[in-house]
Amino acid sequence: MRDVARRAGVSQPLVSLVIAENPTTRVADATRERILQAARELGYRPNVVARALVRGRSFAIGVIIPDLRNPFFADVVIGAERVAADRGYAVLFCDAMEGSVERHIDALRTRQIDGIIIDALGAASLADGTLADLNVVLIDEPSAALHGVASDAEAAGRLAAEHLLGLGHRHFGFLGPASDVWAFRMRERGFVQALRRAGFTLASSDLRRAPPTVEGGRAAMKPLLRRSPAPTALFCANDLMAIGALKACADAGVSVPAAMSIVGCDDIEPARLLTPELTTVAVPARELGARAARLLLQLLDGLPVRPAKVLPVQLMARGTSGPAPDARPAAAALA
Amino acid sequence: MRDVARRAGVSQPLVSLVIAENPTTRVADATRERILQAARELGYRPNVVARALVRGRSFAIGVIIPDLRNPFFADVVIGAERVAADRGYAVLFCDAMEGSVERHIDALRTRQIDGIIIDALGAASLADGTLADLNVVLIDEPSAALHGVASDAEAAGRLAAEHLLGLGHRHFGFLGPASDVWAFRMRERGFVQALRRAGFTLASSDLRRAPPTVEGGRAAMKPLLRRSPAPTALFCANDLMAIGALKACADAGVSVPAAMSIVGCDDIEPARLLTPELTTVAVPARELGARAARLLLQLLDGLPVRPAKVLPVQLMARGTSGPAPDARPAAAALA
DNA sequence: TTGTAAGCGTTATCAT
DNA sequence: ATGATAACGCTTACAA
Repeated sequence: MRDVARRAGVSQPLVSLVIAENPTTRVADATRERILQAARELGYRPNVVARALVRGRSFAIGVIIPDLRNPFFADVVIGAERVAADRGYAVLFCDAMEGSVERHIDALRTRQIDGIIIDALGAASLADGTLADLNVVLIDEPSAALHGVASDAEAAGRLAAEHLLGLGHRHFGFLGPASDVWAFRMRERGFVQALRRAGFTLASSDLRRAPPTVEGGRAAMKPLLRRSPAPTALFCANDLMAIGALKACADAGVSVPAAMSIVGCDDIEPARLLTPELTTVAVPARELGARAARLLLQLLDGLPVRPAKVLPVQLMARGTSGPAPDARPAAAALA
Repeated sequence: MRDVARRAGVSQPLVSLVIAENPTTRVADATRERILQAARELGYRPNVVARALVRGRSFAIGVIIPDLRNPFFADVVIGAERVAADRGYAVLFCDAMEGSVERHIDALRTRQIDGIIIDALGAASLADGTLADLNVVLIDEPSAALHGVASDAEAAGRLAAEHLLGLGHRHFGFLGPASDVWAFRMRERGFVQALRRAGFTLASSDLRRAPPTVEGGRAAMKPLLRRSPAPTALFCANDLMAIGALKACADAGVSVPAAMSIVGCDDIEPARLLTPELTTVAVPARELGARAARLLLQLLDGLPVRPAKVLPVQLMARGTSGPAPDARPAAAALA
């Protein structure tokens, strides 16, 4: 910057004024041109680190997710990154796979990060003060104290239930993780409550806990298939588990959807690649990420933020759900 | 830091010495203890930004990949992030989906990034000087000028060819992108050359170009199915395309592997979720990312780096490949 | 409209 | 072993 100043024959701070495009200060057009010209000639690039030091802001945000291998989170990250990059913010990516959320937050703090997006990590259960003085936007984890964006997780469960009820099913199962992640809990609740309203209850042994992964779903599904009467309709807390359940059915020779209907949640790409294609509830992952980023940047700019609206979810009826095997012929014919 | 110094009754630079754990300087044990104690009491956290400014290093690396939606790249990122986080480095994530590599590199430069990992982006074709004075590690893009780690892409193609030849196939197809990404080109070359050595050539119309995505594979496969004689064996530049090809076969009523054998490349998770499971060549994505990060950090530490060895790939014979339909009965029986 | 001076939180180089 | 002092590249009053 000093070199640019010298070349343009002005003082260094004046260059700063021009480069920073600070709208409040007025610089003579001729001077501005001269400075920009010099900067161009010298190939000058502002040093964001120095800027961060003096402004106390790093123009970087952190994104913490549980597991990038889940395409859902990959989409969240993509959505956030696009928005951030557009606005000149860098995205520090943190995969908390090893349950190292606190450590990651610590590291981000140290880097004077301007804000953090946290998805599906049970932020409520973080050690007290972990998030203190931090600009945080939670995804799918409504909180009284913190900002956030969320999908309509309860509706996801309800839609799944209504879909399966409509197909004539009367014996249901649910697969979900034991975690305290809001979205998972709400999906479960929406499912269970919609069933209850329709007069069905879920025996606790028809509700199985396992990690929200393909392997988890597969393992949890096995005992369910041995129950008698076995459920004929299954809702899973996410698509990965649903895919695992589908695998378990294939292993056990249970045909889907003839003998077992399966509904997932998220609508990740692999859901459409299976045969049959997975019936699921679409959750707008990319949009969640993008909105979270926009909200966070608004916060950083000190702009007033209106509470984000809940993003709708949508049932995608595909190949893994069909009429209940014991449904009246009429119902079967309808489907 | 000043506060810590005051509390410990020492000068501020001395605190710096202790905090930075600089091994070359010796500080009295008592003083050190006093300083660490004061730091703890005050909840002092070093400011990485300030450190970056004065040291000219940001302790952050950039990771640029073409598309996080491809689980292969998600794995690369995970591998790199783990290593980086372990060593106190932050990972600035850049998804170059829109072909904005240069812009991303620019942004990283501005942040005094210490180094960059670039995967599958045809770094060779970047504008001159884009990478100048930058510590770069290329993944799957061997270069005389730059460091890199790579998988044995040519072997991937060869293994696919040998597998299909062994199954008695005699009419082959290939699906790949038109890009100049090294790994894709080498996979193709390995495939074509192995076939040639066995006395088979690939008609140019049996070699189709499309984006390396599921949709790309699906679209490219369609015309191939209409050829007569249609190939009975197909190798795809990556799993996504192979999955698309599989879809196209399903759409067209071509049974896999009875009428068509398909081999992918990468071994991403969805490959094992399909029915039938995808035969593919496993490429160690996570390990590539991890090694790239380790190599980059070595570079940054000024350590001598030995040229990275090429990571082996492995054929995963699964359900989408089988004996050629016109193979001798004996061969069919063997399978 | 422009220049001067101070300072952001560190590290590094010297004396002491 | 410890302490002054000067950077690092930039922003931001305030003075001219």
